[in-house]
Amino acid sequence: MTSSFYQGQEKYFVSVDCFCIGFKDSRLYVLIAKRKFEPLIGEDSLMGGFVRPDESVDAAASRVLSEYTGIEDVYMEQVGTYGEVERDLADRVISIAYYALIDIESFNEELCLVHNTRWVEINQVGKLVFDHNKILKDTISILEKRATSSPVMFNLLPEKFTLPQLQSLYETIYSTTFDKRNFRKKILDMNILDKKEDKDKSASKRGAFYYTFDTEKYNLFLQKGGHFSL
Amino acid sequence: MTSSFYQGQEKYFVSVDCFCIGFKDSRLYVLIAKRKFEPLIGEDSLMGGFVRPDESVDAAASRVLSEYTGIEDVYMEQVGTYGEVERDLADRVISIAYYALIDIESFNEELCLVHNTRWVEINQVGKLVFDHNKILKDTISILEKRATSSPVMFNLLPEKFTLPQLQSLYETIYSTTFDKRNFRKKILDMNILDKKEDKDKSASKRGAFYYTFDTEKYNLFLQKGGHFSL
DNA sequence: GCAAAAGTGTTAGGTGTACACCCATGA
DNA sequence: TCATGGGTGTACACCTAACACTTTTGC
Repeated sequence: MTSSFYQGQEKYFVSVDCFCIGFKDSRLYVLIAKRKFEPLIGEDSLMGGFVRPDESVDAAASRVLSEYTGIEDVYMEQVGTYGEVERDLADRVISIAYYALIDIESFNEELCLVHNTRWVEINQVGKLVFDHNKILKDTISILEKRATSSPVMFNLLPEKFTLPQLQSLYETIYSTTFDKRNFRKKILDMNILDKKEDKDKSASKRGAFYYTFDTEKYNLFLQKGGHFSL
Repeated sequence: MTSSFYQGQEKYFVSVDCFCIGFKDSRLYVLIAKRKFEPLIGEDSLMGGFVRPDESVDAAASRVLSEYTGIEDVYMEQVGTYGEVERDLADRVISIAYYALIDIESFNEELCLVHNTRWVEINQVGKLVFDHNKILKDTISILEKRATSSPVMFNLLPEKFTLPQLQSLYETIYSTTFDKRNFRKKILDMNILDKKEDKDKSASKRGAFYYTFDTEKYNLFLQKGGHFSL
């Protein structure tokens, strides 16, 4: 029996903790949950759960996200593993943290009631349990780095979005403002977006053209030696 | 007893796997080990070990590195966590991967004999056990990203290094060549190095001035809004 | 004295940045 | 018709990239 090779080694609880990030009204929000079990039941925390024997760690993260939000198939990325001996009050738990980027518009607010979660502006998050505040800090830091060099942030927008929306997103992430013309030139020159024929008229009377992100074009852009940066 | 909260949850073996990277003769090398225990004992693999109850995961990585190389206090960074159900042959093991950057000159080659390790050029590594080849691939990818935006690669050089050495290092990492004058201007303009008065005469008759990386100056540079890039 | 690597400035072209006006539309 | 946000082009400053010769010294 091969499984005896590692006998004598200790085993540990392994959990996943998940940040769900959304963008609305020029603000970044994170979905905060009330802890579902002891210790510290009812306190603010990330969405978390234990890894099950029949699923990979990545799969566990997807499952936990789905359990708390009903959302499937979203962009997720590992932030890191948190393994201090005493990080959990009750017992030693090694936790792998993830963040998920979702289109907040397609998120059903009623699910917040069901799962006891709420959206909190990312810079206004209060005390969370254990080391979750540190995880949040690390996540924001990674997010900012990713934003500069890869188009993952598009996951925060609906599939069809407008350039003013996109600009607003990046202005929020970088806490700055951009010149409209320069921003448009930069993004359009990459030739990774498709312009649609219809407009979004929710924000102005004239309406702004919709665009979609074109993965094929983006791959071409990379092959030609292009580097995404905004 | 608080530790009963999580009863009913599964526990897992948790290991750390560590890449040790060095730079010599214009080449990047990685320290490959012979696996010390079954299954696949004697096969090529990363330096690995199980996390112990009394140490954090990060501490386990440092310990494993030290056990295999005798080196303490080096730069280490988490690559990611590998948690596929069947990734290990014998039993489910969740592994957190790290890379370490060391000054290969200060590494005692005799330790390779003791611990059954050897330096392999990073692009010539053969088949490793389990998913270690994937871990290597991910590590190289992270390394390249880090190199562009932070001065961590200085850890691959001795404390006192020359500009030709530094240039050679970056040329190797990026698989390219730089113009000497442009490279010097760029790095010196950041004002993050200290020029020493003595020279390294091992590579030329004239000798090249030694420099050291100045952490204080680098912090100042960052505070002034500077962004490291080479 | 010569081979071999270290060190040094200038210029042209491209990239990023600043900037102001017209357009389309619903109310 | 007017208020609101969407859309467009140019000029200048800065930065990047290309380029060649002199210096030092051990042999």
